Amino acid sequence: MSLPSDIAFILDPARPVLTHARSMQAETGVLPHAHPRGQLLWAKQGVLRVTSEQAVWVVPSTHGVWIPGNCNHQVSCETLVETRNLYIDPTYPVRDQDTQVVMVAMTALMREIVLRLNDSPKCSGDASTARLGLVAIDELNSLSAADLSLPAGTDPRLRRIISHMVSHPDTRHILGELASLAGASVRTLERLFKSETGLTFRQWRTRFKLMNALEALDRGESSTAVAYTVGYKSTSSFVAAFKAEFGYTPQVHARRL
Amino acid sequence: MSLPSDIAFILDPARPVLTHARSMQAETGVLPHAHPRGQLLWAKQGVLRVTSEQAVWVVPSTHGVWIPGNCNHQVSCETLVETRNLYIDPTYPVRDQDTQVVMVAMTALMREIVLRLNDSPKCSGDASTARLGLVAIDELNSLSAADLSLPAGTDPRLRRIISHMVSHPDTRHILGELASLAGASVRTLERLFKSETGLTFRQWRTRFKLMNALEALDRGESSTAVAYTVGYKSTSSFVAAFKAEFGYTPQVHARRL
DNA sequence: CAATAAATAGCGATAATGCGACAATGTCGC
DNA sequence: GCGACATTGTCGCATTATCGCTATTTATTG
Repeated sequence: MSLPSDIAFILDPARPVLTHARSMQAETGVLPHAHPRGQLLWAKQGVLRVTSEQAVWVVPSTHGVWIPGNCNHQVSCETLVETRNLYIDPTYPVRDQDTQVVMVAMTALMREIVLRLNDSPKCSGDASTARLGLVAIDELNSLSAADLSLPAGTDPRLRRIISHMVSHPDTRHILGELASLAGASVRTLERLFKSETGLTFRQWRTRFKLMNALEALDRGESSTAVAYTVGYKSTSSFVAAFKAEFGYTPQVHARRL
Repeated sequence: MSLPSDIAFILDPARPVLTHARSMQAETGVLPHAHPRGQLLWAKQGVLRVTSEQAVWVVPSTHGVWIPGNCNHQVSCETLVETRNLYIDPTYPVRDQDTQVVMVAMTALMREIVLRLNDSPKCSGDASTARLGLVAIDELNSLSAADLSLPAGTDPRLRRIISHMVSHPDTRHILGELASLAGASVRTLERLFKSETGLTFRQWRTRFKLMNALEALDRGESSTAVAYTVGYKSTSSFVAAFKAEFGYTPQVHARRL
């Protein structure tokens, strides 16, 4: 864990939208801190764990996290991660409805905008980059809070289990086996999942798998491949679970991209 | 073929950027016409054939076509096609360097912008759509012309063949021989070339040779030498192919440098 | 157009889970 | 030492997601 040494640049008042890209190793992170600028935190690669005062989320690359200005937050990496951030000047009206940290679903447009802004030379004060920044703010405002978030909890036993699952996404995890790993009984873990994340273990596991599935589908993998890489033993059960959650089948989703 | 019945809406002077989406059957098309607005013609799905007064292009979804205002053009569909167009008010400074129809390489950002603009309700005069329109114009201006593009495709079999051709540029490649290399039938490869690159195998091969030829000519080689180094067995057939593609002979091109 | 592969849907069997009830143990204040 | 309260584990039973399989539909290939 490290304190961010580069908070300073966030304060540049001349530019409404700033970017920051960084590559982070697994298990590393940034200690709790806050800054006046609002921040869109996103990893184009890897899985983040974001902790606010209210909640903790596990965040794959299909999603991002909006951190309003002056909101305390902490970030750590479940895996090797490539972050691409946006920092918005507080004088701009961004997501006024959100007073707290919130997980959002990234759109394809938002992804491309963030990538482009991060690729533009830092000091580029040119007009077209500025216009793109304005659109970034528009899009940021229209991002909807994630309908499929993955709350993480703080209990050490729970964290051990979740980090184990994140690092073995292709396995079929059984609560009984995880219990010995966590040093707690199955019943206690059931209670922990419910109280800390609001979800039962099964719900949590299903969401976890389906979020991984969304990522793989975005990359263009087949339903069969996805089913196995996210830990189902048969394609049909994956398709069934997917449809039960979203209302449409995996390939219908893929075609929408 | 049909005359576009909906040119009228293109004339709306109130909006700098208009959109038009349409689904077209294979073998259908639009008769030659022109309009004051500049147009970015793009198919998110399928292969277009665009004819201007200067040239004809085959356009897969990786590319688009910029049609300056009042330029005569004609469109037909090689396959089932989903077009997503942008029409830009002529008072905006868009690609002033282009006086003629030009094929451009789409960027991921441009794709998403066009899709978003097309999805926005037609009559949405809201500010954020307007800002996105401005960015569309910026991005449009920065798209690079690709008049002799060599789209590569993503299919692994296709890639194997292309990489083989690239590493043996001086050979006369026969599809039948390449087929065994790729592990697919000749018919499948024909389909792959068409669907992934928008070109038939022969078109692709010719372009490939001619691009190599341009490079060699730039180095000052003679027509005879170039003909052999890019895989033609006679100078005359090379000169003929070159003239068919560009409209002038190799040495005329060389003298222009 | 026929053959093949991939995606989806259906279904019975079953192991895994959810959860209420209750007992055991730990924590805290006094 | 004792009561109040929270945490944890054990047991039983109802519920269900997933498996393993087959069938059907859809897309791709020769």
